[in-house]
Amino acid sequence: MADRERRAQTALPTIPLEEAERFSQRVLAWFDRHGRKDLPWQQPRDPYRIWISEIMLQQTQVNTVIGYFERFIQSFPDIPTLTAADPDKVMHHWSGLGYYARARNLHRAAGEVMTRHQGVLPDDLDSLQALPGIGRSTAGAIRSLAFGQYAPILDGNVKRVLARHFVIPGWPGNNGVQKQLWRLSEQLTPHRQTAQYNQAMMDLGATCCVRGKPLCDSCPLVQSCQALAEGDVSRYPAPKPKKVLPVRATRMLILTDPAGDILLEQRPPSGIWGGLWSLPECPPEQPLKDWCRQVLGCDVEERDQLRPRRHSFSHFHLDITPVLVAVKNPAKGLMDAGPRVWYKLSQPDDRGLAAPVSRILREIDRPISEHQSGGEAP
DNA sequence: AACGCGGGGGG
DNA sequence: CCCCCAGCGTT
Repeated sequence: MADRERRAQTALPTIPLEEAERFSQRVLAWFDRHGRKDLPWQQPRDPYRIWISEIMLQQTQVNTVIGYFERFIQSFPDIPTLTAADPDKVMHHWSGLGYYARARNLHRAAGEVMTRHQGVLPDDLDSLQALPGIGRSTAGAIRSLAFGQYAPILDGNVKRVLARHFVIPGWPGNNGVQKQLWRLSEQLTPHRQTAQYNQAMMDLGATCCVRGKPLCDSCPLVQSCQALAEGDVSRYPAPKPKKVLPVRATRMLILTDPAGDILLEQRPPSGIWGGLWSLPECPPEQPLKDWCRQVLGCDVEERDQLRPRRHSFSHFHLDITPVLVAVKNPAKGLMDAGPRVWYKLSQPDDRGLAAPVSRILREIDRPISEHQSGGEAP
């Protein structure tokens, strides 16, 4: 074998046709007996519903998504309705799901489908991928699941199944590893029954070839799984190389006016909790009164502090100390400096709130005596 | 407390 | 290109 060929083959191994056939047959047979066929977005199967579900499923597991999906479809039953909807209302439906850029992208994409595709979701990979929020794998999922056409996918479940079955070393986030996995997915995905196969691979990864303790006894690929043969399924896929997360601290101000309403401000569209409504934040090292005078232009009186809590992101920990503050003179300029509202706890509206803010507001919407005073510092 | 998830965007 | 970013549920 020539060196060039050897290198190429090492980088991107080719699966013999019969082996690919055997693989997909086993997966499809398993799907007939164990695959999920009555999820809410599979019931009346239309492209819009598949699209919404795939965006929701991007970083979120099936069980969490179901409730959000049903409420979302109820409020926005089709693409024109979603396009016309108030962005704040869309965010409200996403509140709690996380990764809020998905909701903004979805709303934008709906508009693009209206203007560029006459309101009809396209079925080719390039057009799908051109829509915000749809990458290669989601485009493949929509094309196969919604339109029944050939397209490989590579979500976290498929990555895990393939990395184990073909003992692919390295972290799947690494570009070279990802290329190998895509190549495998392309070759193994059958041109007939692609939807069933893709659904089966995701179900297999979610229910059988799970991260923690895989149920190899009930896996349709026991006989051919190379990681199992080598006796170390848990080594694949290799974990992400880890780094130490920095810790940041902030104070969230619960500013109440004489009527007892609470001041909320909308976060900038990008960054943490982008577009969601949150509490004003005063850096811990700043004197609170000075900060409120300078930034909010109002005089305040500090009343009480709530138990500090840690909110963790993938790249840092945020230690939040909520502070109850009374506004003495609700100044005129206060509401003009940015998108702000006085929020009535007694009459919550359709507004996307940052998750820790929801929890804090829920906590103060009860008598002080119920507050947990013990609690360790984070 | 650590981990993993798909896509976008910036260096 | 590669690396960083985002928020939740699960382990």
